[in-house]
Amino acid sequence: MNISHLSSADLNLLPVFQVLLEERSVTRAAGRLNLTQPAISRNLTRLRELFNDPLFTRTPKGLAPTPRAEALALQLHQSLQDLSQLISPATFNPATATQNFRLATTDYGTQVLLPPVLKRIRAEAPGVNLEIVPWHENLVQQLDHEDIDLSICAVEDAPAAIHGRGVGFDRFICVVREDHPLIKRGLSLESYATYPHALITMGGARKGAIDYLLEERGLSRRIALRVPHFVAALAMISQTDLILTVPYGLAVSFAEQYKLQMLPFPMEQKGFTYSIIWHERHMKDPGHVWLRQLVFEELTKTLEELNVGFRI
DNA sequence: AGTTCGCGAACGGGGTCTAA
DNA sequence: TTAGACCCCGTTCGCGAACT
Repeated sequence: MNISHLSSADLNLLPVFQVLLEERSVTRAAGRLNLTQPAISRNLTRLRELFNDPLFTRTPKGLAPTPRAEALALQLHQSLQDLSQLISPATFNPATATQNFRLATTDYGTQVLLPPVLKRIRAEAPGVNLEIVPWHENLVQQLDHEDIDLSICAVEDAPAAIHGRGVGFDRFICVVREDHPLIKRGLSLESYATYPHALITMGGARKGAIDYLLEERGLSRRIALRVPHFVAALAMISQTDLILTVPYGLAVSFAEQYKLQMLPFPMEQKGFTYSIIWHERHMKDPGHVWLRQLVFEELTKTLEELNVGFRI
């Protein structure tokens, strides 16, 4: 029999067949299935047509299965279990999962925020594979076309098809090399605008959020260096007199390594929120739900620890 | 060209009644 | 106790029209 010839009605007959095999009585089977005896009788007729076999014969002790029905019994039990498993809600078991996840983030995210995430994934889900891809500014296109599971970034307005959850707060801070002249003189708004800057730019943008803040005050700054990586920018300015404005969490993580001095950002600022962002299509996927929760827990912890010592 | 909506026909699955 | 005849009701299917 080809399964494509089976209708949904035929599939409904299989549990009835199973109960008939167990009860050996149409009346008792009807009772168990909360149906009437004639209804089960008609189901049995259809089963007989379906399998082209009488399946049961009447005896003084009730219905006796035919050899064909006996042969079908074991197979039927297994098939019903498989079908039940097929239509049960999808689950995710980290211990046995072998799923691949793609995360988009910056080099800052990779070096500072992700290590605790990876540690937990290795411990809880050793079969899960993780791929980190560079984050870029066209978030929707990236989540859509590159099949990214999760993006870690700071975005103001996520589009409708994108879901996000805040994981922590940060604010801008300035960093300069450790013997920079501004350390003794102090960093004013005027000197901030006068000195040349380095700018971290992911998508080739000519200006950053800070340039718009300066414009509101009738000021501008000269961008002497554009770099697409956070940590590389820190390394590069450590040999120059450039000012670099970065998230506090990044500065505090690398200031010592690159011999950098932190200076207060010379303008009022609201700060910004880091979020984990994902596409709507992943919303209900149990594996994705597990990953989101794990990343959320680890990131909130890491960002809180980074900000505990906030000073300047 | 694809999608949505409304409508009638066909079908599925339940019931009761009753004969074997 | 089983199974056939008949009936009822809700769902599904197929089709054409309207709309995007």
